[in-house]
Amino acid sequence: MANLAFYTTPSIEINETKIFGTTDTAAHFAKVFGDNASLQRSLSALQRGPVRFYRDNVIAFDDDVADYLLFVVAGVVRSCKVCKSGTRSVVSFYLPGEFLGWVDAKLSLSIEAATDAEVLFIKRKGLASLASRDARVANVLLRATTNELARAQEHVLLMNKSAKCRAATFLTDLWVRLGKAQYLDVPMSHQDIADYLGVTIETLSRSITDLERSGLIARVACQRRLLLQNHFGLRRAMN
Amino acid sequence: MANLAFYTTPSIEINETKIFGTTDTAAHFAKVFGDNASLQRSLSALQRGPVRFYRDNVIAFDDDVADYLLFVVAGVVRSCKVCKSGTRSVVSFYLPGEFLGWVDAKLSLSIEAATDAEVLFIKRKGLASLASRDARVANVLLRATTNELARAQEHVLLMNKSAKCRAATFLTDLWVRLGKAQYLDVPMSHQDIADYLGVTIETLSRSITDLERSGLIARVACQRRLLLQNHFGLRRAMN
DNA sequence: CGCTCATTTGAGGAACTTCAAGGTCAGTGG
DNA sequence: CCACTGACCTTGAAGTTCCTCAAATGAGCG
Repeated sequence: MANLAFYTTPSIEINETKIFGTTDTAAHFAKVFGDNASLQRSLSALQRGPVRFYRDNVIAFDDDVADYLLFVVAGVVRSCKVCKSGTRSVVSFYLPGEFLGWVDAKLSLSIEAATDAEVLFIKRKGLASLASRDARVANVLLRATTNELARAQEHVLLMNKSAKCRAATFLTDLWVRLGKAQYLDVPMSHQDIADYLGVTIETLSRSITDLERSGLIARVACQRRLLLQNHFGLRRAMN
Repeated sequence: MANLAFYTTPSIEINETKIFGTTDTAAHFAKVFGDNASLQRSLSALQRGPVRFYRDNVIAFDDDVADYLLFVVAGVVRSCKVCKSGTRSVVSFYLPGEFLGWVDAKLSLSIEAATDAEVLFIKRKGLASLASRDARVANVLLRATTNELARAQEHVLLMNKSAKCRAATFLTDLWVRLGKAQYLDVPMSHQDIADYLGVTIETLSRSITDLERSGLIARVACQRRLLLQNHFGLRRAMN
């Protein structure tokens, strides 16, 4: 809880959003909850933020989010755990328009900004009571949890595959999740991806090089920009 | 859907439940939803079953459960996926008192009986409308999904550990989930456990032998019965 | 007893990690 | 403009863990 005093400090920072790109909170929110003015008003009464975080800053420990649900407005958020041996695992990435913070403190995951990011804090209790009055809200919340459950289960399945397959799957999924743009601009570091896929950065690098040599992807001038050239081949590599 | 015709065949089988052990549907249900008579009545109007399944029988493909949520009454249920290469992954085990079938058909998991099992089929729509009227029900459902999400995330974390650590964690978690009895009677096959942990049966066997040699666990006369001797040591092995 | 199925054990090979070094790129100061 | 720095990524060679294949052992059952 201690940390939340910091998060809820208000909106001085909100004017500096240029470096983070556009901050269309309302648009993202509408995409999720539908375009209903009174609903939007009820929701905005429950929310704090958006709060900005620089890359690698800790947004919360999941003990902290007992009272708050998080909603990503811009950037990428990761939830991860560093175990005693020092190895880090990234459990999940969250993109704009996604909720996080469902899970109670059991796992003691740390929620961090994987890129510069903007996050909305939503009072959990208020949202729950809103959901009990409005079936649409309840539906959105249930769908958000089951979607995340589906992703977590896919993640489990992915961990039983080879490194090359994991890389191919990750890149393809990310490309889809980011809207199937011409180029895939990977927003997070290779270290983050490696920790998500359960391999070392070296193995990840070798896997990507391997995919490139096979002509499935190509690196483009700009850093961290990829071109997925052979979708059929990629799908085959995903096995 | 085709398969459901079979599942919903009625209650001739219900009398044969002795070989499955006690079938206290109501008790399990009450444990989850609370001890409310009118609620129980509403719920029983929505359910079909309990339906019995023998070990390794397919209960449903997750396309089938679009309309039904499943509730385990007795035995152990597994959800798993066989990929083209022929390797199988067990995504999750479900014990009595647990719901499954939240996730839409995306992953095309197959839901199977890991032991002889009894399963209740609950009309999804009816449950949803019940939830929109009764906040308690909505709460139970949301909690069920977030609990499963937490387990899936722990599963992801587990896959980044060594084989020995995975085995130790699995056995300890199972022991807790089964109520911390004196002995741990492992209900599922080694093959199922191995596929859940993402290792081969050989590696699993070696890991268990290893734990035994270290004095952390002991095999007891009866097959598949274990004694967790050194909980402190186990916790250390879980890392 | 002899069958089947599940588990255990052993030896060799593949995939991934570790450790160490080299390369690339953006920002910084001369 | 150029060299320097630090963060990040790539590449290579040796070492570990786990997998694969094969065979042995053990448990349950007619």
